[in-house]
Amino acid sequence: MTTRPVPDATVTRLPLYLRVLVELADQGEATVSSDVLADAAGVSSANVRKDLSHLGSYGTRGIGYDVAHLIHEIRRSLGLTQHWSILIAGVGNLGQALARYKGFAERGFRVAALIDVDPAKVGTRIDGMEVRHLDELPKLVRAERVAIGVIATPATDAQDVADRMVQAGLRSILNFAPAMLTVPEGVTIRKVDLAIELQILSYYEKRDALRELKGSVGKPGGAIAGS
Amino acid sequence: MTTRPVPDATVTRLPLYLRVLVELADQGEATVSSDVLADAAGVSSANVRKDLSHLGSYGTRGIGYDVAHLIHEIRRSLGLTQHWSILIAGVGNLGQALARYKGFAERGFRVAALIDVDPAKVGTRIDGMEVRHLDELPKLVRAERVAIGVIATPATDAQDVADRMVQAGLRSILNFAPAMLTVPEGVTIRKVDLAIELQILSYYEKRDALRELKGSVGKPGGAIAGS
DNA sequence: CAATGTGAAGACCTTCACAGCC
DNA sequence: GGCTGTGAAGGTCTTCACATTG
Repeated sequence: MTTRPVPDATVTRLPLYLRVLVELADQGEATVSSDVLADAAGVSSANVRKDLSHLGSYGTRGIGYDVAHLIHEIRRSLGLTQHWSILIAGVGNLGQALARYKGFAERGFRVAALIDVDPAKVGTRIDGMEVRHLDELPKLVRAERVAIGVIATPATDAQDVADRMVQAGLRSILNFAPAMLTVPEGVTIRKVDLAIELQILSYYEKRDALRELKGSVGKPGGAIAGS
Repeated sequence: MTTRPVPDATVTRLPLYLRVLVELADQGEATVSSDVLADAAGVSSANVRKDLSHLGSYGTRGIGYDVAHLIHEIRRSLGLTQHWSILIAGVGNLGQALARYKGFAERGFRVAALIDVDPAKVGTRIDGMEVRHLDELPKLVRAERVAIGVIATPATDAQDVADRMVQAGLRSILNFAPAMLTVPEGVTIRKVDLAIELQILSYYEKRDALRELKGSVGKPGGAIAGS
């Protein structure tokens, strides 16, 4: 049995479905239709069906999808049957907030290590975890079996940290620093840039303000799914 | 002169170009080619040229783009010629980090108000700014001319806060809560879900681990642009 | 009958390739 | 010669619409 490749666009929505499904399961729902799931996730029902069809045929015509089963299949597909350990580099404002964020543990991600270069920070504890020096990164990755690196450093340090992470064997990096990172083939990077999100909103805010002024109608311009 | 509609995909990249261009300007570069800009932003040069062509013809054949002029045009297109005031709802871990984040001010976004419902937090100061009660939201939006609302509350409170923001006249919302929000037509929402980003990485991490195991080559699977 | 699964059509975006211009 | 701007081609994703099935 070969795992068919799941389209990237689908991969970004699976976690969304998963969250909705877990909520439904908590509410005691046994099955769910693509219509209901679509509404709750903010996409079209055809899109839901197409997405889920990439995982296999787990629905029942006339009934819908078995909630528990679908949760299992999505978890499996996303690789969430195992827990992952993450390492956070940079414990400034954002890094500290991430280190304390409870949402990670709830979804199976363990913050296994915190690192920084600032002597004033190294050795302190955040949420019970000691901040270690950047130089210990390789040792920590090995000892804690870290799989994902999170970069929350200033932009100027981001590339160096990324290089060290790759060097230490990490192949998945989540970058919060406002900098473009270069990594070798085979390393996956995702980035979240907070200021860029605001700049994108600025565009639509300005556009809508103009439209209102002119009284023109244009295209809907409704809610835009982020991320 | 009608402002031609800029494709959504282009809008998400303009802030990226802007950041690179500002760096180039700081380094004293007067002009830049689509090739150089593309490399620095991590996209193809054809993509850069197509994107910029949506703003107008600001390049010079044989030379490239004038850095200062392009910065100006992108700022104008994104609505960044004016400064925007934002309001942050929820001053837990993440909200506090956002409140203190210097990157916003650098790009023209002023944190104008902080609100929460927790009596232990209301009245305290974060980075010199007093935390106000949620009930004061409409007053604050008016007084501070807030244009963008940022939701950093627990998921359970997010929809209520969004409703109040819309009620108070906000039409642009950045949502960090892991919840799907419903808003009326004409309100733009972007969302950033930190745990979802990790789950997406998990998929590729698992896929690549499998590939390595099997020794198959498949498709490149290189760096994936986030956001 | 209700709801999935899916070809086909359509929308959107990216890449190609080169004419046009400095 | 170098680099932009852009039609055309190619790819990916979404929506449509309906045959299929429990």
